[in-house]
Amino acid sequence: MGLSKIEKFTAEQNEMAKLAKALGHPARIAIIQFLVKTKSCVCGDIVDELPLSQSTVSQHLKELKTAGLIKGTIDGPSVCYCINDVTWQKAKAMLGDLFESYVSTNSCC
Amino acid sequence: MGLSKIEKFTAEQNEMAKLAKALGHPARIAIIQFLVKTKSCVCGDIVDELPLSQSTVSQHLKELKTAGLIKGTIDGPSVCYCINDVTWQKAKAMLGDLFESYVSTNSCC
DNA sequence: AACATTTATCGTAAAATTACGATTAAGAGA
DNA sequence: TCTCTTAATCGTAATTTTACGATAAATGTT
Repeated sequence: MGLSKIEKFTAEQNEMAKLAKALGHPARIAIIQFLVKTKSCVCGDIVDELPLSQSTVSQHLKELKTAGLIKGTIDGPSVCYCINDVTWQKAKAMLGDLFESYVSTNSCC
Repeated sequence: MGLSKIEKFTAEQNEMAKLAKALGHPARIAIIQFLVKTKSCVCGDIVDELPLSQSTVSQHLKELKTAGLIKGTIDGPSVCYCINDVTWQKAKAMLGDLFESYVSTNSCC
C-alpha cells in the first residue's frame, strides 16, 4: 500500500522514525552538515553546494523543515536556513537514548 | 526519478543516510526496541509483537539486516535475530557525531 | 513600472517503499 | 515419509520518494 500504518505504533516510535527518516538521504545529511559548518545558511549557498537542481534541493529543505530539524526565515529576496535547536536536541536525545539502550551481550546471535 | 544519486555524495554521507533510513519507519524502531528489550529475539516473537503481517515484518527485518543493524542466525526451524554490535556502534558514533557537531548559536534564524 | 534575483510550487516520470496474501523452502517431529 | 511449524520470497497494488524543468511568487534594483 505504500502508506505506513503509523496509527498502530506509539507516538514515540512515530516521532523517532520521522526524525530518522528525515536524515535518511545523503542530500539531507549534506545539507545538515553544511548548516552546521557554515553559519550563513542562505538557501542559494546550499543549492550551489549540492549536486542537485534547485527544485530538488528545495524539496529536501522542505522535508527537513517538515520534520522540524531546520527552520527558515525570509531575509529579503532569499531565505536563511538553519538548524532548529529545539527539535535538534529532541532528535539527539531520542536517537541517543535508543543507541544507548543497547548494551553489548553475547546472548544468541 | 525515484533513485537517489548516491554517487554524487561522500561515502560517509551515504553510510549515515543508509543507517538513518533503516531507522526511518516506526515498525523498524519497534523491532529494534524489542530486540534491545528482550534478548530472545526469535523472529516469530517479533511478528507477534508487531501489528503487521508476517511477510511485512520479514521485509522490515530484511531492510534492517541489509543496513547491517541486525543479524539473524538460523536456530532450527526458526531464526534468531539480534542487534549487530559492530554496525550498531558505528551508527551510534556517526549519528552521535553529527548531533554533537552542532552547537547552539543565535546567528541568523 | 520594468526587470533581475531568489526560492517555492507545479507537473511529470521513474523508481522505491509499504503492505498483504499466497506460495515456497527448510527443518522438526510423528 | 508425511506433516507441521517457521520464515523467506513472490506477485501484486497503492502510495511515496526522488528528481528535474518550467512556472510562479516575492523581493530588491534600476
